[in-house]
Amino acid sequence: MAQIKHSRQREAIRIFLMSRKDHPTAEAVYAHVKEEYPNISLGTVYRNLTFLVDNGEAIKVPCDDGSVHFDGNVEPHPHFQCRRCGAIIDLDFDGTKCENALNKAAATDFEGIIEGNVTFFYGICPECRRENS
Amino acid sequence: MAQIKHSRQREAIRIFLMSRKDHPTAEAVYAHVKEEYPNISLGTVYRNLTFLVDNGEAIKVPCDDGSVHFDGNVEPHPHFQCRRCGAIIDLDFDGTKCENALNKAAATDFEGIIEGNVTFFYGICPECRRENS
DNA sequence: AATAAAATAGGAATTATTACTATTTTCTCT
DNA sequence: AGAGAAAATAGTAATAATTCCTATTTTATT
Repeated sequence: MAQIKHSRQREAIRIFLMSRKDHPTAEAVYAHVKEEYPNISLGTVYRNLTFLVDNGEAIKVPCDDGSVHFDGNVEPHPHFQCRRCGAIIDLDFDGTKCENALNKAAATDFEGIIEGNVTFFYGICPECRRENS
Repeated sequence: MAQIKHSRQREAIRIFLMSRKDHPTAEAVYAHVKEEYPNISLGTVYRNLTFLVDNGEAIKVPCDDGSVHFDGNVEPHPHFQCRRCGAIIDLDFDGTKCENALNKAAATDFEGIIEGNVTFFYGICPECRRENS
């Protein structure tokens, strides 16, 4: 059980992630933390993002378009991606009931074990919708 | 409107995809088609997979673990990935009702437009379950 | 303050994918 | 069937995202 030592860089990454609602990519985290720690390396950002995810302090959001975003809000919640601008937005509703029903339905006639599911919504985000009308 | 010309390689890729239920990756498609066309290049495989997807003849399945798989079954259907071996399996049930309910719930208090969602199940596949018991 | 363990910076390496270009194949017209 | 134009290919180079490596620095412990 390797000891975990505090690191300023990791803390900065954690704080940045928690302060954001726009689900930054690794590159975006790097760009921001670089302002405070100009020497930080991309490897450190990736290492710590993985660390945070593994320790339940962040969520990795792999999107349908291939991009990977990170979310400091670890409460289970659905995500939405705008097909036009690519923005990732938290959807603020409780789909637990539906998801349980889905898991149950999926388990019927399936000989494996369904542990859960992730639902990813897509469409047009509020901003793009406004611009387009 | 550029003309589309037949190509043996594309046909081989299409047929291979349709004959499979295991959702091969681009690399796996390449490995297979290479047996028939030893000179085929990976670029051709990627170009044609994209072509098939764009023409509604295949589906791209970007997985939670970062890997990308392809599916010759274009009927909307849910996917399952085994957390142990990574296999992608088609789940053979109709979740339409649940998904409609989810879309509706998601649209509440959301000022954008919900066009749809993809649900991705995970757990332990039948094979790994057997091996492990 | 001294030491050991962990983390970092910086860069090299890897993997998946796309782009480029000369050559080959397909299609159309005769 | 043969010629010519357009599309597709093979092979390779380039790119992007991510991981790996190692010498140095930072953190925690005594």
